[in-house]
Amino acid sequence: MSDKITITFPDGNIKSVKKGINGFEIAEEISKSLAKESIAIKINSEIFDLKRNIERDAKIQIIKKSDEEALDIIRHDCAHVMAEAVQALFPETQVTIGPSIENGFYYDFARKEPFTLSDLPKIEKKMHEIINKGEEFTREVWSQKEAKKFFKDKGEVYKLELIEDLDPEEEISIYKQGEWLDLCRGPHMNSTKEIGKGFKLMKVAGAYWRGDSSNIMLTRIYGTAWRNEKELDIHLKQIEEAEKRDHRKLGKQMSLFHFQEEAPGAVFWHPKGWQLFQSLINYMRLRQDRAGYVETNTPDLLDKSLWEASGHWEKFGDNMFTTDPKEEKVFAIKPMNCPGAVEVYKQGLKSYRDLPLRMSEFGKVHRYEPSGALHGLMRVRAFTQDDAHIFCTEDQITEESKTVCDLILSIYKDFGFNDVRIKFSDRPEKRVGNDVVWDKAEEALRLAMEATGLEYTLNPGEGAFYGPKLEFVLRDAIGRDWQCGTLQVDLNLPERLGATYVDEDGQKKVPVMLHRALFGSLERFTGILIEHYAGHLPLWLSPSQIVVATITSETDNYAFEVKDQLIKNNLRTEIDIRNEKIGYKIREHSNSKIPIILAVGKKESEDRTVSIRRIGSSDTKVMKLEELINSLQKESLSPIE
RNA sequence: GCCGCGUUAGCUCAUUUGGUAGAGCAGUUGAUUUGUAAUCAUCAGGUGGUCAGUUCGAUUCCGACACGCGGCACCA
Repeated sequence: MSDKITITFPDGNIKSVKKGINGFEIAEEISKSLAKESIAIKINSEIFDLKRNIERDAKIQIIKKSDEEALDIIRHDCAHVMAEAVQALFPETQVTIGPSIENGFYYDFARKEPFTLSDLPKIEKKMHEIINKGEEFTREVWSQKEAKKFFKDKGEVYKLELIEDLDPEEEISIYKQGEWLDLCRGPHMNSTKEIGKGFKLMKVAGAYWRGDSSNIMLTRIYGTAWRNEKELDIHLKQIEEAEKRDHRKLGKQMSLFHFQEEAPGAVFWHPKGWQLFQSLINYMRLRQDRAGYVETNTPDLLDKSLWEASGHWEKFGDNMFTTDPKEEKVFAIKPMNCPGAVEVYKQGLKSYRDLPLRMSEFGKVHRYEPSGALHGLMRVRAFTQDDAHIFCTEDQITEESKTVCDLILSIYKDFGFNDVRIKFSDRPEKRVGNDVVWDKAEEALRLAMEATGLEYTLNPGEGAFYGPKLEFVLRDAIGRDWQCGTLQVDLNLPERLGATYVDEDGQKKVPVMLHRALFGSLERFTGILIEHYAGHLPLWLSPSQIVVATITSETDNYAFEVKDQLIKNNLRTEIDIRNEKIGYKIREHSNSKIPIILAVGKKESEDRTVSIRRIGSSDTKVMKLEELINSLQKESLSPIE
């Protein structure tokens, strides 16, 4: 047997090297500087420590600190160092798991007293000490027996539980740094020193052991980690910038809406916020009209028995608002529009010729969301869905689904969302209907997705209780994902609620129902839009489009004339004739994100012009009033008009 | 719902060992008629989230509740 192996570099170069060579040796043979820069090695598309021996022919790639893959390793290293620091400072703490995540890492600890924010500086300081010591990361392979004994003796019951859940054949990989060690798959860098100073502990939070709310709650510490301090600073600045566009903050500044404790999770829309809300509805109504929908409206209160029939009561009864039984009847405030839609459908006999029947509803629904889930406009207890239910035959599912997907993406594009993530959620554990029906529904939706050619990720077990669904996910300013649009294939509720149609052969059959929402929650979509545009809404959505600001009171009359002309031309216009300097007015209206400020002074009033200043720019342009109105006609309409 | 933190004037925020709170902006009134991101002065503004407790005395300490914030869990 030869003691040589062949390694292939990313550029296709091939080299014969001694068997058992490691990444560090390979890098050193290439250059000293590469050896210094390298932190891990990719062997046949899996990443390992530099010290890992290569025993057979392989494609390899040296991972440098500057490579994208490096961040994950740095972050994971950081998690280990944090855990060491925590146990050094608080020896009674048990460790559990600590992965790298987007932008950083966390580690979950078990301790009687949860950590608080004030513990973080101490932990951070200790981390710096550990990093400066330059403890070497070394990997060891233990038997399960050995590992179990070790963690048991140490009183690490959570680690023990993790090992016990492993395949009994699997060997245990242990990473040591100095005296401290952790159960871990790796990979890690050579030494803690390589982490450097580009990290920061960010927040503490509670987190359930193994993500299960029936388990004990651990303390999670989140950190962010980067290649160096400069990158860290950039990230922290980005967070700061993102916080400025938080819709809760802008909503207040722009006086769009508010919340108060008498109505937790329910929006008080102010005039300007409501204007924006209505603009969205008007736009959506037009889009749906053109897509062949008919609009309906159904009651907010429906007898509990209807919710029992639909299956909602069993699954979500605890999360529904109900009325006091004044008579024998108990009513529930609708948490969804679908039963109402089915009742409308059921009026009169439906023929296969009526299908597909696309019935939309801007329905306001109420759900008793857990208090901890509430979040500005994004997660509320009362919200408006741009809902629709498409009643169709099984043969029509694919075509209708594809059309809905196209409609959603086309609509998102109108708002500048080009990067939309789609999740495909299949049958959940708790569901109605038999598996034959579920197979059919999932297959139909899969076919529809294939027809669209869109990319999606699988979200196993996360479907609705009555059918599989697609979720269209948008991301907010601070990196949180929110489901907006959805499409659900439902082969269960129509039957449960007794919907039928007469088919070609004269037989009564049960239609398929597609539930779909495009914005999803109007409230949530409004929040996302505010953040997406950082408050600088496009003209057609802006509640106040124009402010006419006078320079002196001499031109008040002309200013009123200008305003009246603009309003006549359907431009939402306000006037500011206060006794203030023009600079003051500009500042104030800029801060409240008015898209267009028209300054009018003596010159303008004499020439019948306006001086135009648009938000986001300090340029001004003088124009005839008529010219301005013409130039704004298109921009002030929604993209579909 | 769970863990941690927070709640002081309309808004943004001060007030270190417990001795009934202060600023800027906004508001009022007055002066100023102003050319593209803050004119000056004046007055007013608060049962310090709510309720209990300790204390001679609580914004400050303890507790409960409400709401919010960051996560977790949940999300038809």
